[in-house]
This record gives sequence, structure tokens and C-alpha cells, in this order.
Amino acid sequence: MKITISDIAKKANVSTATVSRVLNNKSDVSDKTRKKIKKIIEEMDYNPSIIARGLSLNKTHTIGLIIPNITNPYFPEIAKAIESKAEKEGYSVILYNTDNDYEKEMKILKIMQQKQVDGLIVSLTEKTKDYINKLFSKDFPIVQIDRKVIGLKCPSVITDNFLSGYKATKYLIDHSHTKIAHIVGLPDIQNSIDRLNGYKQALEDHNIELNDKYIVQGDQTIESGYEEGKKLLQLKSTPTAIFSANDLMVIGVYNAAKELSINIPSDISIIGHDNINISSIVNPTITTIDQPKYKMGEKATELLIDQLNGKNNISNKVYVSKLIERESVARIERKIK
Amino acid sequence: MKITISDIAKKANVSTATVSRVLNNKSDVSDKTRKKIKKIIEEMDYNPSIIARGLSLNKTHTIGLIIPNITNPYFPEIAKAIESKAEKEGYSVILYNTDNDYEKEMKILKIMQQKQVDGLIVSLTEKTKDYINKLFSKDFPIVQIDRKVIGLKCPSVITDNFLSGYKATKYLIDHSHTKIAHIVGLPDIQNSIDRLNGYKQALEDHNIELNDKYIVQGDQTIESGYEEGKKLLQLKSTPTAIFSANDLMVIGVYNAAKELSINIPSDISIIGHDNINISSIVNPTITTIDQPKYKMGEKATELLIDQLNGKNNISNKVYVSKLIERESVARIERKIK
DNA sequence: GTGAAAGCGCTAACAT
DNA sequence: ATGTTAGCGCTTTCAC
Repeated sequence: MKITISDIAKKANVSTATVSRVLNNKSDVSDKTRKKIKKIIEEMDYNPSIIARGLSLNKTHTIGLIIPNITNPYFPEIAKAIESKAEKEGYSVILYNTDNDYEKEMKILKIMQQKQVDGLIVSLTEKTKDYINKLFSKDFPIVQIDRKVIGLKCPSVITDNFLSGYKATKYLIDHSHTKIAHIVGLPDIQNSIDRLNGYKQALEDHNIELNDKYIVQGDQTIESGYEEGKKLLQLKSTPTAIFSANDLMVIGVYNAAKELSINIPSDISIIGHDNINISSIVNPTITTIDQPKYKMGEKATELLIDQLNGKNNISNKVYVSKLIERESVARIERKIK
Repeated sequence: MKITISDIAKKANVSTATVSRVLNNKSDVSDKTRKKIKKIIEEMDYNPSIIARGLSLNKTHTIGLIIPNITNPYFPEIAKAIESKAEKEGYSVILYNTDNDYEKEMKILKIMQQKQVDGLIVSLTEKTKDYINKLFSKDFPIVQIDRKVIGLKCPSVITDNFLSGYKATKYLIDHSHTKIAHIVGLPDIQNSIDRLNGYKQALEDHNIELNDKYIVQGDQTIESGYEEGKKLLQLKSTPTAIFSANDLMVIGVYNAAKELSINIPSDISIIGHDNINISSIVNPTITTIDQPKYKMGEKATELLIDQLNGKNNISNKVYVSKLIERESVARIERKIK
């Protein structure tokens, strides 16, 4: 027994058109009937069906958010920001996790179109590039968050990952480290490549030779940090510092170090990336590169809504990350032999 | 230039009715035309509009998830489980955060109705009880997750919080503690009350007298854990163990202890509740009561979908929590005077 | 086995 | 200022 616009119209002795007018705050309705209708709406606790309106207007006021995994501590803050901003602007958000799985990504992308979401905020793998480009060029509003896929034409909101990698490495160098390892992030992701390049550039700029053994491939999980950290810590020529592509892997390194009775930061320093909630909680707290996650979420939503409103000078947004000094990095002590 | 069912119909020289039939796998279509139509659908990359279908069927295949805050580490896993299960069953989920704010809760509830979600999974404050009951009695499918509001008629998925409180406290008692404090969770929430009562019961069953000074009121944040922990640690007669209503507050107590140079667990033991991701990461790792969050999310979705499918023997689900032994609790050493 | 047509709840010309 | 009507894209009864 859902109550509809014509119920209201009948009760008020007007046409549905008039009711629709007051619903949408159109000007050309007499104050008197407007009041009458509003009162009736109130009384009957009438909620117009957004779905019917959507069919008529071809606009649903919902946006889709597609991320790898809400369970990764990096994403909740972004999701919160997006939901919050969207809500303020009158939009709802539908959430989907991809687990970075291509099949899932494609499936979700299809569903999102069927659902008639007005636009999409996405963090996807490279593989979907062509499909996304196709969608985007068909005027389907999309913005990328966190990841910037090279060749993808829709605007993106990211931080300058090259700079982050550079900063992190330089910070280690500034603390007298020269034997600096890097645990690389998810392969095939531009972020990882950029951070790696920043790392390389910093070394080069300070005349530190690149050591292939010091570059290991992680996958951004705690487990992978543990595995790769262990390798690094067991090298014949141990590094004195590590730059990890994210904080989660730092935790893994912590575990490896604990197991090997290696102390952080006195035996080995480590700097992370992302500044997730955990980073300030563990012991030692993690020195890391902060990404303004909340701001990024808000900005992405803003850019998307701009697109929805037909603005066409939409540009990318690149945030500059900030280094957060905490406890996991120490100035190197020259050992007295 | 969205392509619609009539585009397909035209191209196939059939009526939209027939196309609709194959779309929905109805039986009465000749194999030949079925194949022809399927082929055309494929070729044109046609995606039927769920929204139009929704209007016609009065079913949107989306469910609303209303939680306090996705940023609270307790929720992402639940959200993930719900999204995942829902997706398998052909549903999407719209996410909203309430921040436990009543105004927001009501606003979101209204939006959800307008959006024509098929049903709701909610974790709300007591204040919305009457409204939710009204909705539910109007046949709007709802299930509560994590919280069980007394007097709320819709089914809920929770863990037995009384038992959890009892178990946690008993575990401390079993480790020879008698001076046991409790940091209570969010006031006015049944979960908090139940855990508190479990705590009290355990003390009583072991002939330990209740000490009012040992019961302090938290609000489930790290900060509150810090504040209340500090109070507890500075009591003249310090407790030797604390049962904290959640793990986040344990972190706060850790911080307070660090500041006061008190060692955990040798100086004071602490047991938490929830087993969030952080609990196994911090040092010392947190002994805690695990809630099967993923299972709870799946179950809630299941119960909701059962309702959507018209089953009416829907019952509550109460999980029994499990104690996870880790490092934050030590057997008390009788001090040699 | 297939088509015609009404209807889901709303908006937006177009009339008046 | 208000009503009439067509239409958004789909499903479904009722004919044939």
C-alpha cells in the first residue's frame, strides 16, 4: 500500500502535475495550493519514489563506488568521505569490492550501468582500461581515485607518488642511511612504479648506487611484508633502512624483525606509505607518508558531481603527500668496530 | 543514446514482450527466436535498465546498509561480507554512515524508502526504535546487525554479549585476578549493558565483590580508552586487570600505560572485545573476544533475503563468541613482600 | 509462441 | 496558476 503522487493529488483535488510542481519547488503554484499540498504530504508521510523520478528524468542520484576491498584500512576513510560528501549533495553511494579481480570488475561495471548510477568513482586494475575509456567517451561520468591508469582518460584524484617515493627515500638518506631497500607495491600498478622511480631518483641524486638485491616485490599485504622483509633482513649485506610501499607491509616487516630479534629502529629503520589508522598505533609507531585520504574522497566526489552537472573543464587533482615523522626511523649510528 | 528493449525488439522483428520474455528466461519462446534475440542483445551490448524493471516490478534489487561509521575497524569486514553475499544473490548495497546521530539516522531512513531499497540492514541507536518498528510492521524488510534494540521487532544478528562479558571476566579470574576493572562501552546500547552484566555475574559467581570505582564509562574510542584507562591506572588501589568493552579502547589504555610507564601485561592485564584487525598487530597483541564478523554479515544478508522472498519464520541469530588468547593478559604473580 | 496494450510513479511540454 | 497528456523502459495480462 505504498502511497503515490496521485493519492496526494486526489486528496488535494489537484492534478499530479501540480503536486509534482510543489515537490520540485517550482515557482508557478499559488501559495495557497502549495501549502495545502505540503500539508497533505506531511500528513500522509508521503515519500516520492526516486526510482520513478529517475526513470522519467534519466537520473538516479546515486553514484557507484568501486574499490578493491573495504577491508583494506586504506579505503574506509575514502569511502566515508565519499559517502558524506555525496549525501550532502543529494546522492547515495552503492559500494562494490573487486578484490582486484578482473572478472569481478567487469561484472560490477555492467551491473552499475544497469543500475543506472549517474556516475562512478573507481579504483581499478589496468585491465579495465579500454572498457572504462569506452564508457567514459560515451559520456558516462567517471573519476578514478587513488590509482591513475596511464592512458585512461577520465580525471583522477591521486597523490604524487613519485614525489612520495623520493621524499621517503631522501628522509632515510638524510638520516645517514645509504643501504636502503625498497619493498615494491602491487605490480602493474602505476602507483608502485612511481614510488619505485622516486626511490631510484633519490638514490641517484645522492650518488648512492642502486643495489638490485635491495629491491623486492611485495603485494601490499602484511604477509608479503613479512616474506619480503625476512628476505631483506637475512641478506648477507643487510640494508640499514627500508622504504616500504605501504604501511601494511611495514607491519609484516615488524613481524619478521621480531622473529629474528632485530630491533626497529635501532637495528634497522623503516618508512612506510599511506598513514593508515594502524600506523600511529603500533609500536614503534610508523614513520610514513601521509595521503590526505579524506580530502581525496571529497575531491573525487566533487569532480564527479561537476561532471554530472555538465562542467567540462574537469581536471585531475594531484595532492602532495606529507611525511609524518614517528618512531620507526633512526639516524644511523656508525658502529664502532 | 542508451539502447533499450524496443531497440532490440525492432532489430529482431519481434515485440518488446518477447524480448522481455527471453530477458527473464520465460519458457514460452521458441528456441529459434530466443537465440536470435540473445545474439542481438550480445551484439548491441544491451543492458536492461534495472530501474525501469524496478518501477514495473516494485523491486529494485538493492538493499540499504546503515551503520555508525565504516571508519570504525569493526565494520569493514561486516560490510564486505554483506556486499559479497548480496552480490552473489543479485543485490547491490547502498551504504550510509550515521555517526550514531539520530537526525542523520532519520534522514537516511527516509532516503532509503524513497530509493525504494528492497530492505535494510541496520545498526542504529535506540532512538529510532519506534520508527523502525513502524516500518517493519508495514512489511518493510529489516534486519539488525551487531545491535539488538530491546523492543525492536525485526530479527537481529548479534553475538551473545552477556556471555562474552562473562567469559572475558572469567578468563581474568582464571588467571588469578580479583581486582578487575571494566571500561563500559557506549551508554544506552544493549551490547554494553549485556557485557557489563556478564562481567558482574562472573564476579559474583566467583565471590568477588563489586567495586564501583572499577567500573568506568567509555565511548568505544581510543581516546576514551586513554582517558578512562588513565583514571583506572591512577587509582589508589589499582586493579590488576581490565576488561575493556572493545579493542579500540584497549589501544587507549596501552597509550595511557605507556605514558605512566606501566607494563602490559606484567603490571596490569587487559582483555578486549571484538578482535578487530589491529588486535593481532599491536604489541602486546590483544587477548580478546572474537565476534564472527564476516559470518554475521553473511547471515544478516541471508535473513534479509529470506524476508524478501516472503519467508516468515525469520528468527534471530545469536552467535557465541570465542576467546582469543594472545599476549595482553598474564597470570598474576603474587608479589613477595 | 507471439503481440497489443495497460500500467508502474513520476516529470515536462503543451494547453487553457 | 493549473490540468492534460505523453513518455521514461520495462513487465504482464489478455488476446490471437
